[in-house]
Amino acid sequence: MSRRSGILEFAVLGLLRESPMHGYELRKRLNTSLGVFRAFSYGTLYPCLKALVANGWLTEETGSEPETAPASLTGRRAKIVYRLTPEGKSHFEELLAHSGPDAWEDEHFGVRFAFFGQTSRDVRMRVLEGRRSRLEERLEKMRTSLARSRERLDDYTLELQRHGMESVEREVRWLNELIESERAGRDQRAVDPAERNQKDTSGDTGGLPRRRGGSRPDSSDDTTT
Amino acid sequence: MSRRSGILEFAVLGLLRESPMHGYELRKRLNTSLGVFRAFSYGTLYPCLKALVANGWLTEETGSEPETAPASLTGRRAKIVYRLTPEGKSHFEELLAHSGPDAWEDEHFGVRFAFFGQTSRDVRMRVLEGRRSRLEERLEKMRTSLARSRERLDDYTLELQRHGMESVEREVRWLNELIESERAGRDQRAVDPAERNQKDTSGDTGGLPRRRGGSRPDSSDDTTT
DNA sequence: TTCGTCATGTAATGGGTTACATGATTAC
DNA sequence: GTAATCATGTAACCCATTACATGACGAA
Repeated sequence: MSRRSGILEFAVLGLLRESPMHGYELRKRLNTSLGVFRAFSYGTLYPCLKALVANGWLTEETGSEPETAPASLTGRRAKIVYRLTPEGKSHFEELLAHSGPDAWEDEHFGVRFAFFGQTSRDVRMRVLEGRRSRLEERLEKMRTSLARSRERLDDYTLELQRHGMESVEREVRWLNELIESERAGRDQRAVDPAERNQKDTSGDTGGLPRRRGGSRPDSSDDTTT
Repeated sequence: MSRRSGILEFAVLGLLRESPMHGYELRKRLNTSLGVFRAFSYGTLYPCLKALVANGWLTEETGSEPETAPASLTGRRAKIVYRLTPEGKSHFEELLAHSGPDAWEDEHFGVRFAFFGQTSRDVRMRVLEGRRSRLEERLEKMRTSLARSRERLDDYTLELQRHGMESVEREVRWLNELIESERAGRDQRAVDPAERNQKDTSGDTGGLPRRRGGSRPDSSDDTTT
């Protein structure tokens, strides 16, 4: 059961592959590490976790001593730590390899990209190129529709259109760079992130431009939610 | 009745203010002129139109001769042309002036911007500045969360983050330009778009950079590498 | 002791899509 | 004459949010 919407499921499995976590933390990770794009609420996340457990892809581990507490007195609402099962792991790997045409859509693409470190180069290439051609289609549509109605539109609408197109063009250029450096880099197979910390960080992860430094990270303050 | 989701309602009223239209055409306009962002389906649009009629903001006009056709024989499924009523018009103007804090959110902002030609400069300023500060907040959050987890993340996630931030920074710069030129331009009151075609097109619409030139990537700035 | 954050959950609701059903008009 | 596109609509479903309910833990 549960055609539980791919994207969240995918992201959860991917994050849990790195290390076990409880729901609350998971959600924060979704909204930061990946979450430039999407902010999921508890009302979405918790039911999804239950479903994944029901599918055998996760196990729940309550942090409290095993059944010592009567659960009725001072019930000690335990942290529930979710851990990926082997089935879950292989299911995630299937999803990773799949790369169907949904994978080039806006939100999907972002999440896919976030887990690129765990994919093989040919999958990365397929996703990047798929995304690029999707954007090029979109660009084409924008261009023609703009050409058809240029006279009819006021300056603001025109400026909006122009800015929109420019953004898409930028993303295409970005993809070009990425594709280029994937092509140049040596093939790098999927890496199990659970073992990543032990290994050296110096290794090439596949051929990223390694530009680093776009905007200053100032290490000072913390966020108020 | 009908807390019919603001954004579509707003866009429909705005488009119909320019000229009466039937649903099908309306939808196309939504997905081109405004629709760089959102693609609404008929399943959304038609019920919405009905609701707007029920509210007295639109009238339906079936194109066929007034009741001459029996409607049973060759029923001639007529085009239904929707026209803004005076009540609808004033309701739209209320919405335009309102500019609550929803107006700076991603999709909302785009639609608001598309109708800037029909607003006064101070409303435009409020929306632009609201949008900008919303983006700056977001940027701040991204920066700190990135700073907190930079070491933990692999190169792809990092690159994704970087690209995301760069996009937001770009939009902020765009807004800065717009705000600047609004400030410089003379005040321009709302223009009834129904009368726009008769008037001269040469007039300043409020102070846009008037850059025009489709999708030229401007040669000046590039990444702040 | 109260406030903020951590932590888990559910029921009601909302906003939208998909798939379907129907038929007219135009272009080839 | 048939395919594509124009044109209008509905019902079933889906995904996710909101608001609510509960409660522990740490710091002021």
